[in-house]
Amino acid sequence: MSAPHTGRRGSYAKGLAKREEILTRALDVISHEGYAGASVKAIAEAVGLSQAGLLHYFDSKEELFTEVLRKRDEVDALSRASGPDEPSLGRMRAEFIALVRHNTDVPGLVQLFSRLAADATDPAHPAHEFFLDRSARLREVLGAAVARAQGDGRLRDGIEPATLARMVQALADGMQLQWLVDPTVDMIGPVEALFALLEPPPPGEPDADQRSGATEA
Amino acid sequence: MSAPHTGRRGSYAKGLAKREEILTRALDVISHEGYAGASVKAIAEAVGLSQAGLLHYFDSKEELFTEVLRKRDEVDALSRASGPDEPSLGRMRAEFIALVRHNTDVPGLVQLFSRLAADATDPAHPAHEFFLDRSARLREVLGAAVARAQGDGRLRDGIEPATLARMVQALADGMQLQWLVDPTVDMIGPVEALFALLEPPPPGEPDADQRSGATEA
DNA sequence: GTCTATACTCGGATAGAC
DNA sequence: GTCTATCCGAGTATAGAC
Repeated sequence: MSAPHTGRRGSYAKGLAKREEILTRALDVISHEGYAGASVKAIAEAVGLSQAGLLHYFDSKEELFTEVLRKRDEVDALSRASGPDEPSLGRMRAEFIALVRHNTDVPGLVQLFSRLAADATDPAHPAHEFFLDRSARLREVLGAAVARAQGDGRLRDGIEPATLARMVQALADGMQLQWLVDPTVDMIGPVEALFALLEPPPPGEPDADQRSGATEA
Repeated sequence: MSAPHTGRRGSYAKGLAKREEILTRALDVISHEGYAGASVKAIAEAVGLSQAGLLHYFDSKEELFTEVLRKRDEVDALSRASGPDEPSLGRMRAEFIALVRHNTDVPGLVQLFSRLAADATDPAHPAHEFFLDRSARLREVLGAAVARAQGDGRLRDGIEPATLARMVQALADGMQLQWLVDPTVDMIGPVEALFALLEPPPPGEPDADQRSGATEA
């Protein structure tokens, strides 16, 4: 109970630095070599420590993995403060898609995320707050951009921004699952399709005629 | 290796019957009393057996839980053959929504599903095939209904039926996660919103005017 | 302050008695 | 067919070497 653990305390920088080093390394390993129900021991070895040695820096397996995900967000700068405070929907859309595309390269991380997200569903789970906060933040940014776009008429009207934000998030999470089960599926198409669906109808031309040949019924 | 296990073999009906009884009971318990990282032992007790006694009927914990989910599908008749072979999209939509609504009453099952789905993402997981099949089946039915509806002009055009099917499924799965994390969220709204988005634009009247007051930017 | 060794606990799996 | 007993592996806690 006196160790650097949470990073909140003590630790004359060495501890913190080491912790960061571990996280970076773990992130790297999981990203590239995958996460197959990775045990603490497996990560410890990949990082060059014993199991107990690794756990010296983290309270538990759950905390470790949560911090790995937090580190990932940091790196990906999902909650990136870069650019304007209130990015346009177009920009959000582009960034969101880019992120989904990027995830394609790090299946291990995506799996870790999905697994932990499902487990952290339980309010007693140490990562519960993390996911609660993280997803609320995402929806906030998304929702705000949507509201502004609706105000400008750049976005189909009649759906609550908050609902829309949930939809985008849910769709992306769901597509991750589908992609993990079968890596040949395209995570991006459906996400882009949703955004496309949201574009306002061109205000004058009914678009009920560009019928594709996709229907064979 | 000689037990009734998979139901494929042996089992002078007693074994099978008992197995079904166990599944029904387990389904009931998980549905109503929830699934909090339920152990085999917990289920065994709920069913009135010892841990080993329960495992006599199933190869492993994973197999047990997979079968519980299979039983659930059976009961919910998700892949219900009732009614016409090729239900209309409207009917599919109504049934789908009803199912989502029903899930609201069985959080334990939803959690079990979400957890196992994430775990079964790994090709080596015993439930991998189950989820692969199950979700392919759902998308098939959904996709077919979509294709027919598009053919009739009852559905917005320009999206592949297969893509649309994935979207609906992903959205629903993602909303389950959001609802599990925070049971006050509405799983249904976003799903209905997606279906609404798919309705074809009224062919003549541009609908860019029913602006709501939801935007404060 | 950092880490290894070790020991404890718990859940799932398996063998064998009844 | 069901139990008891046992095993095993993973996660966790602690003592103490360095």
